[in-house]
Amino acid sequence: MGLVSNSIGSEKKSAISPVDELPPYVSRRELTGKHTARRKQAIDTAAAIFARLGYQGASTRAIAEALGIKVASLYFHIASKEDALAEICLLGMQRSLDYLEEARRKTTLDEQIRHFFACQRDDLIHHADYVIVSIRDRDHLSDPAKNRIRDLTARFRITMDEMFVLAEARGELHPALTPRHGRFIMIGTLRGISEMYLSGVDLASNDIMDRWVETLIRGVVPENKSTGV
Amino acid sequence: MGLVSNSIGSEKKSAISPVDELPPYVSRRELTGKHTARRKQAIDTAAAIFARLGYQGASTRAIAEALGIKVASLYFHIASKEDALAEICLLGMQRSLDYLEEARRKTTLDEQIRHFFACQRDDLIHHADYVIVSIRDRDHLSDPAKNRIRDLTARFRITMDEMFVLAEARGELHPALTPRHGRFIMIGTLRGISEMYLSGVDLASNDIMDRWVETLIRGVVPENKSTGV
DNA sequence: CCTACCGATCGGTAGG
DNA sequence: CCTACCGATCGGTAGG
Repeated sequence: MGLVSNSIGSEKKSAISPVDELPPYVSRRELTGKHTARRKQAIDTAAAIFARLGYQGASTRAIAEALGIKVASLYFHIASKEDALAEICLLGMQRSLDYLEEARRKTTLDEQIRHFFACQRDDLIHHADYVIVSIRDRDHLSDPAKNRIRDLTARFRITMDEMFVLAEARGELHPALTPRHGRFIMIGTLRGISEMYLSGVDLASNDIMDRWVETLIRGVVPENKSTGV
Repeated sequence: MGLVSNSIGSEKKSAISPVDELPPYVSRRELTGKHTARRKQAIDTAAAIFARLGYQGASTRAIAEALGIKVASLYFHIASKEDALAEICLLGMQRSLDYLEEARRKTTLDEQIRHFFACQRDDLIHHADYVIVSIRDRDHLSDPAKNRIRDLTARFRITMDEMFVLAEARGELHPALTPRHGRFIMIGTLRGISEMYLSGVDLASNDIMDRWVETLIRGVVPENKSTGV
């Protein structure tokens, strides 16, 4: 589970991109919020450090060092440590919402569940740092950022409820469950899977996640309504 | 979800227990490890603060303040912040292991699963702080403490594998699953449920957890082998 | 992008 | 159980 995937930090002296190397100490901040490539690199690095040490355990010094710069320079790219966290969480949650809206276009509940978790597995593998941080450190967000996150989770909740309501109408939801139960169990399973990945279980090289998802489908979809796999 | 349940901190001046009030500044430490009632109170309070702010976000000052004493005095009862964490995690994990060993004495897999999660739900409700901290802050333990935890999780794993192996022999494990799959899915579901509780879902006053567990059983136990509920 | 610095807070200890 | 204190580190800024 290689953190800080591509070794940043050594390219300080190499002239990979001669542009924006040593920008002649320009006015000052203001443009902090802009999405330059270097800023993206800073956020990526912050995500990697947060994922490994936790938001509170990660120092801005450690992030700067991983980037090969000093703290003061880091603050040219991010407005604050908390600001970096907010961006990481928003990106992580946005992706989950995208996957869900994609999955909803499938025609049966079991296919929808399979598709959603397949996307999430790939996401865990390719953007593990973002997923981990947005789950584990969400509650360290500032209040304004928390509100923006709340918007996303509300949309996520609504989309998933709609999916389960339609499935129920098609007779594809087990009679013991309401759509709300379905949503709780599905989000909870996603959390369980993410936590398992976080604790070091490699989901890429075994079939645990597939079997888990099929087990979930057996519990959620009445037998005669499941299309099998 | 009342943290720091019974208001400590005000009894500093009241002479509830005249013993050990202002112990004539005895030799010094050494007995730090002893299990006095006041020590238990200190660990309980630490668990509450850790649960609310996270291990790294919780200061020893905050713990001391909640106890109504100064930091220096706190260190009379605990050897270090990390030491308090270790004790909290060990107590939390030990209980899970006890529940599992109790559940294993049931005769069918679905009853075993039901019993285990019923115990865990009560545990979440009555010892939420310990459960939360031992899940969320486990990785901040010192190496020696980590090893002691590893012993417990190893025994937990073995016990659960044994339970699933016997269930498989009785034909009570779904043919798509190995005992190892069963263990992963069950521990993962426990984590998902705990995370859900942690994020504010009140498991005591609704049926979400029951329905979730029944959904798990439908996915894990072949239909003709389930005793229903 | 840097040097140099800020006040605040951290975990922990001396010594009584 | 306290007062008084320690060195280290924190997030962040001034100013170029």
